[in-house]
Amino acid sequence: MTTTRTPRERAAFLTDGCDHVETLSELAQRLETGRPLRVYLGLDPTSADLHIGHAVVLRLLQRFVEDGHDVILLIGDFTARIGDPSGRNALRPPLSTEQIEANMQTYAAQAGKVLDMSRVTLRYNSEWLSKLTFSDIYKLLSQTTVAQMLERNDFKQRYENGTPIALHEFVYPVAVAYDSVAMNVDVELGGSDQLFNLLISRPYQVHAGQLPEICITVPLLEGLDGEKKMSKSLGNHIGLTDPPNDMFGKTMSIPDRLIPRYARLAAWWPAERVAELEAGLAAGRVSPMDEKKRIAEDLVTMYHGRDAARTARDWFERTIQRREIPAEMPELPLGGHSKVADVIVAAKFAESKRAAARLIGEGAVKIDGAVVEDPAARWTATGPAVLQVGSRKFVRVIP
RNA sequence: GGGUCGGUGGUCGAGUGGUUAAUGGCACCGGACUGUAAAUUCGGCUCGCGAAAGCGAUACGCAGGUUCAAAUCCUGCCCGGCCCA
Repeated sequence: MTTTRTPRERAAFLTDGCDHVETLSELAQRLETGRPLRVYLGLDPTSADLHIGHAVVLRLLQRFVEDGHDVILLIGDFTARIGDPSGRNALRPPLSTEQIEANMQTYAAQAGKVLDMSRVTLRYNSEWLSKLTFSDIYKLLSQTTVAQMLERNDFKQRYENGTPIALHEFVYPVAVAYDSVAMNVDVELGGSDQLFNLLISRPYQVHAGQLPEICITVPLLEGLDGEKKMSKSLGNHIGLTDPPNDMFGKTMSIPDRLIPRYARLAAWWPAERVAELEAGLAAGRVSPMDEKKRIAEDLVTMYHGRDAARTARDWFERTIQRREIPAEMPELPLGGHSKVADVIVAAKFAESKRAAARLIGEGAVKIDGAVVEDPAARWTATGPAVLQVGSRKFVRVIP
């Protein structure tokens, strides 16, 4: 714990780079008491994989760990079972218990890539939510009005557009608010899209005779498309468990205007360095591609280590930029297939034989560097041969 | 509960009895180009069999029906929006 800084300075340090803090002075006051604060982040186990967008808030949580606070990672197993409002304006189906269990298994491990899990308490909100009686829930619901709910942008838009809003979706923010009450927390973190959900915890805590939590939100990282927020279901994400080459390549694919954003939120460059980068880009002093490579390399280093990052960079430069055939690639036994299209399907480079035949017709398929032209071509190589589909899918086929 | 409109391919959205897997946008895949997996541009985008021309199967909420022929008409059911209660 830092003792040389004033509470105000500590509060500013802890919330550096955050979107919204409700409120900074409360945080400073709370820090002034000298006791470790109880800080939590809620995650819904709705998908099995965390991505680098999640890492932004996990990193903030880690900052609180390092500052000596009681940090809780709350898995929303109960809320996930009920179903919740999703930012995609669609009703998200409730998950089965098995799915949730499976997802939760991988969560802690993946969060551990950013968070020091040995200093984090893992909790599940079924612990208290499943014990509430119907009359408890009635009392909780009476504390919030429909008008307040409709203030939330997502609900407002959906109501105006005539998109259905199920009643249970109104209950979801209340359930999340109750999490804060049940754990009597001092600080709650979330993405900026969660601000509403975080804020309504405060009156609930006051009502329960607690101090209202300080709500801190972090910027949402845009996905690879540069348009929507990063999300696995949109397929525009970089997973924390993605292999090095994928991480590197995906980072290279972001639109140029996202470079500073990724430098800051994905590669965690300090604010000054990002400012410098922005100035350099604007003035045309630095090459966007080189900067992307730096960001990509830093990112891969974070999750796979320096060597893997270097290898990934090398792979990208050879295979993608210079279109060379990579030195290493998976091997696939020919397994009695006689047509090239069948081998493509066996290598999982196409979903069906028709799709494979189309790829050949498009000139996308090469064997040992030579384009295959006939969609019905037979596999004629007698020794190991490199099958390439598109510019980055390779497999060594062993007869 | 009553009225009314609607449920189309990964998604949005045309299409209202007849060469046809179904216009188009987006997404996705591929070619060219490029510092780039960006932008642009061109092409592809249900599955199986066949060397190929082709043949066959499945598809417009679900189940039946009418018809030589239905995503398109009829009946029932399921689901949803809006208005009224």
